[in-house]
Amino acid sequence: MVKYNEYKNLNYAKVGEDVLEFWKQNNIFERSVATREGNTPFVFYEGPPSANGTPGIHHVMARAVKDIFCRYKTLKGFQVNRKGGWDTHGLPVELQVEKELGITKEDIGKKITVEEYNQRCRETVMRFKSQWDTLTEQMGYWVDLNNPYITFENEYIESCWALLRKLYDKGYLYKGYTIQPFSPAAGTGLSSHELNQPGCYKMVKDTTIVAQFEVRKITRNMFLFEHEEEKVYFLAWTTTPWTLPANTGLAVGKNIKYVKVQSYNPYTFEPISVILAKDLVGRYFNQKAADLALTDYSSGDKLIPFKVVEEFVGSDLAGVEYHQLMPYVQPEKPAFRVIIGDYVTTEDGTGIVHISPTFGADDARVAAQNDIPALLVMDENGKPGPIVDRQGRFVPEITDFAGMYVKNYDGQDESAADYKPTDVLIAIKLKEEGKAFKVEKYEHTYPHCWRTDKPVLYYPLDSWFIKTTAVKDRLIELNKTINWKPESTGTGRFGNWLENLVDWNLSRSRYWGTPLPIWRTEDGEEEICIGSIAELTEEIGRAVDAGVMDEAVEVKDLHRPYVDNIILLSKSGKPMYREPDLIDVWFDSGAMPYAQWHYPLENEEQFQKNFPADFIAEGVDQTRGWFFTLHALAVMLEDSVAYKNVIANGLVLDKNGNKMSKRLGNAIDPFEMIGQYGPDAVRWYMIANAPPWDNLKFNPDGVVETQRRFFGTLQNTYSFFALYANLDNFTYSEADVPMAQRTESDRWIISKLNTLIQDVDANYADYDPTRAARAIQDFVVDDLSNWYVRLNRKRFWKGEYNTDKIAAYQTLYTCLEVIAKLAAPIAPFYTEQLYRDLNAVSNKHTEESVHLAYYPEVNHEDINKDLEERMQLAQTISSLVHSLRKKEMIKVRQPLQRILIPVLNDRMRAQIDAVADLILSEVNVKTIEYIDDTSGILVKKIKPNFKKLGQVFGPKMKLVAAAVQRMDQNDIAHLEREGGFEIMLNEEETAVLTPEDVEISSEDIPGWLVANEGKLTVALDITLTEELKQEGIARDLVNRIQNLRKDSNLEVQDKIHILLQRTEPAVMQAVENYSSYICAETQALSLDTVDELENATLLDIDDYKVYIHIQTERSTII
RNA sequence: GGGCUUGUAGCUCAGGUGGUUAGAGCGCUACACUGAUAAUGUAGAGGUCCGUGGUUCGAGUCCACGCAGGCCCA
Repeated sequence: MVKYNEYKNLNYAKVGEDVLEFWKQNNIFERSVATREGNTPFVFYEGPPSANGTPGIHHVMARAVKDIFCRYKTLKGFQVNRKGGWDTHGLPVELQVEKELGITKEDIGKKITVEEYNQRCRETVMRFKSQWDTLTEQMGYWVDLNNPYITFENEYIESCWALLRKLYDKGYLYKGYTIQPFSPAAGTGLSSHELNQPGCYKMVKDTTIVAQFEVRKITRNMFLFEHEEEKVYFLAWTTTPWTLPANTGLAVGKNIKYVKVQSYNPYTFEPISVILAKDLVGRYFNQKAADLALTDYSSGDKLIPFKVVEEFVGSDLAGVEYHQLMPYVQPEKPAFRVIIGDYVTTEDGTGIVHISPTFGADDARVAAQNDIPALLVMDENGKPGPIVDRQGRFVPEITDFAGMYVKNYDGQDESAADYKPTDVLIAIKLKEEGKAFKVEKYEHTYPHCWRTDKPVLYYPLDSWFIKTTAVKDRLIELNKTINWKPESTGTGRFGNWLENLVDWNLSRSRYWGTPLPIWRTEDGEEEICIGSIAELTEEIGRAVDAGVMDEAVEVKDLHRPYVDNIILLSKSGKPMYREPDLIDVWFDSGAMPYAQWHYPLENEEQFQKNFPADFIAEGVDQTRGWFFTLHALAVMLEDSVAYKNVIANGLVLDKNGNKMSKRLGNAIDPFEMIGQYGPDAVRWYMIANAPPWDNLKFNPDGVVETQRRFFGTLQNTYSFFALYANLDNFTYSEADVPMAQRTESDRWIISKLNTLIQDVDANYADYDPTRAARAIQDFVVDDLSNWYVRLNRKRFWKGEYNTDKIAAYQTLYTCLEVIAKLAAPIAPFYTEQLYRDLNAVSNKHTEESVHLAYYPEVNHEDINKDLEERMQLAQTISSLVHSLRKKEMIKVRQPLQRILIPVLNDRMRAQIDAVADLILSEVNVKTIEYIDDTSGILVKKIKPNFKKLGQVFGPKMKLVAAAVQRMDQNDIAHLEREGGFEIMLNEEETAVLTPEDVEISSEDIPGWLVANEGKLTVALDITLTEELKQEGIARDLVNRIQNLRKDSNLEVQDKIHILLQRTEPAVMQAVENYSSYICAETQALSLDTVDELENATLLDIDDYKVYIHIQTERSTII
């Protein structure tokens, strides 16, 4: 005979391990896909993680979300292929390798060959793969790890090339030159994606300078010298003093008001006139000095007098020329003019902005618009470049500062007493020259390189771009068809980003990544974009034939340095060299819908079947990363979305809402969590606690609570079922007991269950796992365990194995089995065990795993809202009676005669009547009596239905409410009897109310102990008759005997004999009258009373003392 | 500075389209129940629903402006 498994002290981590083993042994994952062969596919894309770091708890969150919907769709019969993937290229790997080898980017190709270096990257990037695989497995994330796509593989790269070629052919690929964030420490430009990395913008304290730009005293500018000044200066503020030698212009706001102020330089004490925004005068001149005369000043005075002498608007100043501030290098064209800049504000600084076109994106733009040149120097090859080299050092032409790092890139000790940043040295020089008006420390956010932690420079770089702006409208249009969870991320964050789209900067000057497949002649006149290995091989053949390449090489690896060694032949017969850049790694991952199948080079059908994705899910930080690159490529290549539904999940923070970091030590180890609480509790907690798109404050205490409250309760319910089902040999072999023959509570829980099936399905379908989890949890804890099982316990352990008992078993079995299926996507391990434990005995399902089974069907005819409503009434009434008992200190064991319930109408009476038995047994009362209108003691209360009346009466609502309050019992009766009642709003107006316009409820019953909630009122009769008292004693006695049984470790089915000493008459009377009841409850074969009892146990029942002795058939105990 | 987002009990969170006693779980306190027992029930304490204005007969809910936190970007 197969039994339901019974567990003592279930270890949830162990459940995880056992179930995992079962899955492996029986290929359940593979079969969950195979058994759906031929069904509608549900396409899921795995956003590839990088395995060069260890996984964290937030990965459990992200992957649980992915897993839930794939499992759910599988339950619904869809075939869900999930190809795993690895993101393997990019800067993080390179920097890690550099660190381990103790080299810098400059050493690559010198101390180590590019070949060796890349080999090292290839090995390093998969270093933590096994940890990732372990986590994936242990947390129950089902994804195909055996055939993943790997972005460094040749075929993958070849696909990327083919895609780039398509873009190239469409004219979307071009070479440009822009000011970009550049990290001298890492030796690379940074993409906007990289600058988006959390933590890049950091508070730093920089030396800032308000510099004085001296106006040229020429005819054109004489309007600025009308107060007989010797020197007039523009004041411009910069937080990057190192850019001052590259200044070629000043920008003012067209409509901003400026003033000329006469004062003194605070460092040299020279008399000067300065121009700055009118609104900002107060920031640079102390108002206390406003009344001082200029002539009162003597050198070194703290309070510097000033005088506003003239006012201009920005457009007046445009075109004014000034002397170069730091004349190390001369520009090619006329420069040093004031221009109009659309981005100038008076928020901070002076309202005049210093422009260095080589070191600022805005600067470059407005300078180009106004024909202001950049300040350039020639490098050793005669190519023009900025005055700071790619290591971040001033070039030799900047004599005073030649070779100095503009920021601390050489690791100087900043805490050293004599440490002076270059910015400070520049400030000192300008002070000495009388060109600094104010020098101060300023704290602001500044972008930092996300790996080296060093400040970024804005720097001119050659770059290849994808012209995403060409398809901007289409990107926006198609984005509107994507179902974003939450919606705001799609419309707001992502939508706004698309509205302000700039071209995608593709270039990276690094080593480990997908090389740009473009070869160019040295003069840049001719170029070719290679789209496949075959094409490259063919071109190599041509090049070898023509003699530009020495010998044909076989194309084995598309990485550097191999592709760099290939020289191709242009149409006109010139050699072409590969453009040295690599492409942005985000292109790699954005290309996964195509490249995972080696499309477009092969597998057309495979690709078409799996594009676009039905569903993807990643962190919200991917909005401008993967979410964007997927979308951009799909729109440009296929004129389609790449995904139809997307969940952008939030961050996992520590319990205090702080970011987790290994450095701070508040990071939570996912392996530890799973090892301690099992994978299900961790998953359930994360999903049920907050919607995935909200940030999750991860508190391990919450996992404990989830385990206890949800899993503990569910397991308790199962244990209860298993215990008795095993005793009764219930195997679900009987035909289903028709609903009509089941009890009210059976039909109620089945009704609730079917409602649950419906609700949970809707929530999953709406990509809202949190609501699904909460609905399941509420059902299990409140409805199933705390109400159904509690109410029906006796049916399981008492009486014959008859239809009623079978109905109870079937009902509870069904609930458990359905819960296993509904919860399976979120808690795949425990539900697997539950399902299998049930099915092992019943064999109701041929599927041996819950994940091979199908989502339960809703039986609409079993849903009965009337029934659900009256059970709610039963619960509320029981709760009210309990609270009344509590108030009167009458324990539940003491039976009471009756409760009184005022009923307002026949329906209410019928509803309560149907559940009367439940209520009576739950609260241990003999009868329910109803009080209705005919009783003459019912007092009613009336309240306006604000929602309904408000719509009708609007502003007169206050009058209506007052009129309703004035209605007395007769008025209410009239309203109910006649179906209408006329109220006076004021002296003129009247209105007619119908019963629907008001809410009538019962009030207190005079002279009774009552409690009420909402419309319900309950009164309790607390009169104790002799008979009730005796029954109370009998129940107490049963209770004490049961405790004795338990204390003696008797089995449930063990029979006993009871001996009582004849003492208290009241007790004896109760024993006599309730002897059969006592025997039945306590499994006693006999109950005898004697005069004297040896070895008796003393029981205290209220004020009575009872001596008792029980013995089993086996032996005498106690 | 901009975009998005959050703010409800000590903690974690619910509170369609505005409707008159703002809820749950945990925690705390007290009591009860007991053949599910390392469970359960009942009650109590605990709220200026972040603030200020506004719209409305009526605002936790809608609007505006702030404040505080978060994310992303300048």
